[in-house]
Amino acid sequence: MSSGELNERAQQLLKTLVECYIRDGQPVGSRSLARSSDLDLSPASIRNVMADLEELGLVSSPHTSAGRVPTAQGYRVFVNSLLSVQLLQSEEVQRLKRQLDVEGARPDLLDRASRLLSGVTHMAGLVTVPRPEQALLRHVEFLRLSENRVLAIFVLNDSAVQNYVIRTARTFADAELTQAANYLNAHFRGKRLDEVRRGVVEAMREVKDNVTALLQAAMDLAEETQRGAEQRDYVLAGQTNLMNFSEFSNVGTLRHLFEALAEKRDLLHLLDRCLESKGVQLFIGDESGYEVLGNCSLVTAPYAKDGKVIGVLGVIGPTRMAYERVIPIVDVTAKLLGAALNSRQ
Amino acid sequence: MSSGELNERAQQLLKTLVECYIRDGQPVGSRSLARSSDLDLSPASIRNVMADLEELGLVSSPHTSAGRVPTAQGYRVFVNSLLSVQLLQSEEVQRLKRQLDVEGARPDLLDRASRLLSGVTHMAGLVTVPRPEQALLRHVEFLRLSENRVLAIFVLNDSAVQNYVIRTARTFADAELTQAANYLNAHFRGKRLDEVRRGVVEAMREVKDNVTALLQAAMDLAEETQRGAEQRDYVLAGQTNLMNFSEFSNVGTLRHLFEALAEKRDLLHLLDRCLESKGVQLFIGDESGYEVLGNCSLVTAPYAKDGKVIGVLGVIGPTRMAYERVIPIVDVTAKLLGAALNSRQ
DNA sequence: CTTAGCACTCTCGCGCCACGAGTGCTAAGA
DNA sequence: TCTTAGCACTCGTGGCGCGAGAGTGCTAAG
Repeated sequence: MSSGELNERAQQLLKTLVECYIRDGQPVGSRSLARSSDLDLSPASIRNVMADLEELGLVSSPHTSAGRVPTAQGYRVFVNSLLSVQLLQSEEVQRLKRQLDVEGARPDLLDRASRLLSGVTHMAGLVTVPRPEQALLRHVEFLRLSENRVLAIFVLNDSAVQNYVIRTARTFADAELTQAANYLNAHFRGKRLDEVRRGVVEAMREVKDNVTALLQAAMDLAEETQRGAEQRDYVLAGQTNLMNFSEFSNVGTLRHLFEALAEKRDLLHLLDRCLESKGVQLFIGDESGYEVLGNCSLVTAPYAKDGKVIGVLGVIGPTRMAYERVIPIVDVTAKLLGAALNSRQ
Repeated sequence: MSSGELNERAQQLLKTLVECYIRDGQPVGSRSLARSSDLDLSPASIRNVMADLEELGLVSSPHTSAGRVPTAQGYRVFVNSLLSVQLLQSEEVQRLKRQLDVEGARPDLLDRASRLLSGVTHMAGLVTVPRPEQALLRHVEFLRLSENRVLAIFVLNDSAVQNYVIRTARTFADAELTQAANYLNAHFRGKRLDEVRRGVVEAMREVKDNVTALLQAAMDLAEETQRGAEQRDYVLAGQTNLMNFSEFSNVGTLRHLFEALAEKRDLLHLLDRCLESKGVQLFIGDESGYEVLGNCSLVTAPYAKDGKVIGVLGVIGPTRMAYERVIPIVDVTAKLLGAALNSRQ
C-alpha cells in the first residue's frame, strides 16, 4: 500500500495531522484530530486509520501515550500530493523585490538574497555563489610595478577583471610589456584560458625568450585563479534563527548542524544536486542522506542568468516548517535574484 | 583596599583559586583551596581571606553552600599582576607559522589566521580585514565593452586593482578612451582619489565635453567603492567551538552571542578600540560594556604591515579560559600574520 | 464499518527527603 | 593577635513516589 493507495480518508487525515503538527509543534492525538478534520468521525475510528498510517511509516508516536507525529516519509507524501501551495500575492512579490533591490548597485546581492530568505522565513537562508561563466580572454594589460614585479590585468568575458602580481627574473621595459600584451590581445582574444596557455607554451618552444616566460607565468596564475574561482561556495544568513526552534534546543544537535553549515562541503554537494532540477526541490529530514540534517528540511530553487542556471538558493530549517509558505517564497526569490542579476548584467 | 593592597597571602590564594577554577570549572571551596595552595593554612583561615576577597568584589559564590568563583574583576587582578605568561617554545611558534603559511599564495590569509586561532585555542578566532591604505592612483585604463558600456580599471597604490562598469550616453571611440586615460595618468598619478575627483570636476568646468563626463562618472564610482572598502569587517572562525563550553549551554545565551558575532557592529567597535594598543589587550566579561559578552573574554592583538598597524586579531571565549596560554598565542599569531603580509607585500 | 467503553501505558510535575558540600561564627589555643 | 577546631546552618542535587492527564489498543455492541 503506497501513498497512491491511501484512501481518501487516510489522505485527508494525514493532511490535517501534518497541518496541526506544523502549527502547534506537538504530537496530535485522535481526539483533537477528530475535531480539526472536516470528517465526521469518532476518535476511535481515527485511531484505526492512524494505526494504518503508522504501519506505512508515515507517522509515528514518540511514546505510547502521546499523539502522532509525521515522519519524513509522511511529510514527503504531504508535500507531494496533499499540499496546496499558496501563490504569493503580487504585492508580496513586490515587497520581496523591493527588499532585494535596496541600495541597488552594491556588490553584495547574494548576501541580500540570503538575508532576505532568512528574514522572511525566520529560518536560515543560503545562496550559492554563481558558477563562473567559461572564462574567455577579452583583453590583457601589463604594468610594471617595480624592478622585478609586473602587474597583469586580465579582462575576461564581459567585465570580470582579474589581476596578478608576477615576480620576474629581470626588469622588463615598458615596450616589452606592451609588446607582450599586444601579442596576447592580437592572437587570443575570445579564446579560452587553457587555449591561450597552450598557445603560449607553443610559442615558447619556438622563441625561448624572457617575454614568453613572463607570459607563461601570467597564464599559470590566471588558470590557477580560474580554478580557484570554480570552487563552489555559498553565502549563509540567519543561522541564529535556527536556535529559536525547539528541535534544536539541544546544544549538541545544534553544534553538529552549525558545524555542517560552516564546513559547507556536504551542503554544497546537496546544493549541487539541485542545479539540474527545474524548480523548487525539497530534502526532508534524512532524505538528504546526511545525518546532521536529520530533523532539517532544505528547500531549494535554482536561479538563472541569461536563461542559464548558474546557482541555487534555498532555506534550511526544521522539518516542521510551513512548506506551503516557504516553497513559493524560495521559488519567487530565485526568480527575483535571476532578474536582478540580468538587469545589472 | 585595591588590588595593590592585597597582602601576599590574599594574592596567592586568589591566584590559586583562579587557576583551580579555570582548570576544573567548578566553584572552589576552602578545603580544596587549602590543599591546592602551597600555603599551609587550615580551611577556616582560608575562609576568612575569602570573605575579604568577596567584599572586594574579586570572588563571589553562586550560592551559600558552593565554593567561590572569580568575578570579572578577580580575573582582571589575576591577569594584571598574578599571571605568569608562558612564552611559547620556538618549536610551537614554528608550528603556528607552518599552519599559517600552508598553501602560501592563496588570498585567504586572513581566513587561515582566523582558523588557526580557533583551532589552537579551541575557541572562536577573529581577524579584522586590514584597513585599506590611503588610495593613491597609480594607473588608469579604459576599455570599451559595448556601445554604451565602458570598463574602467584603476590600479591603486602598489597592486590593488579596482574596476567599474560605466554606462555612457553615447559610444566612445578607442582614441577618446585612450586620451581620457592618458589625461588621468599624466596629471594625477600618485594623487589621492578625492584630489583626482576634484581635478576632474575642475576640468569639467572649463571643457564641458562628454569625455570629462565619463571621467567624472569613473571617479564617482571609484570613490564610492573606496568608501565601501573602508567599511570595517572581520573574518570569524570556529564559532561552533563555543558550543562546547558549559557557559553557553543555554541556547538563549548562545543565541545572543551568535547574533552579536553575526551582527558584527558591536564587536567591530570593540576591535577598533584595540587598534591603538601596542600589544595584547583583554576584555574580561562585562568590561567590554556589551551585555552579550557578559561571560565572554576577548583577547586581542593588533597586527602591522610595514610597521603600521592595519588590523586586529583575537580570540573570543568564556571568561574561564587559559589566559596564560591564549595570550601568547594571540600575540605570536599577530606577529606571524604581520610577517606573512609583509613577505607577500 | 463505526464507535462507546475500558484497561493500560507513559510522561510530567510536584513534594519529599537524605546527602554532600561549603559556609559563617564562636571559642579555645599558640 | 592570629590561627584553627567544632558546630550549626544553608543550599543545590538526585532519587523516590504519587497522582493527574493524555492517548492508545482492544473488545464488544450498534
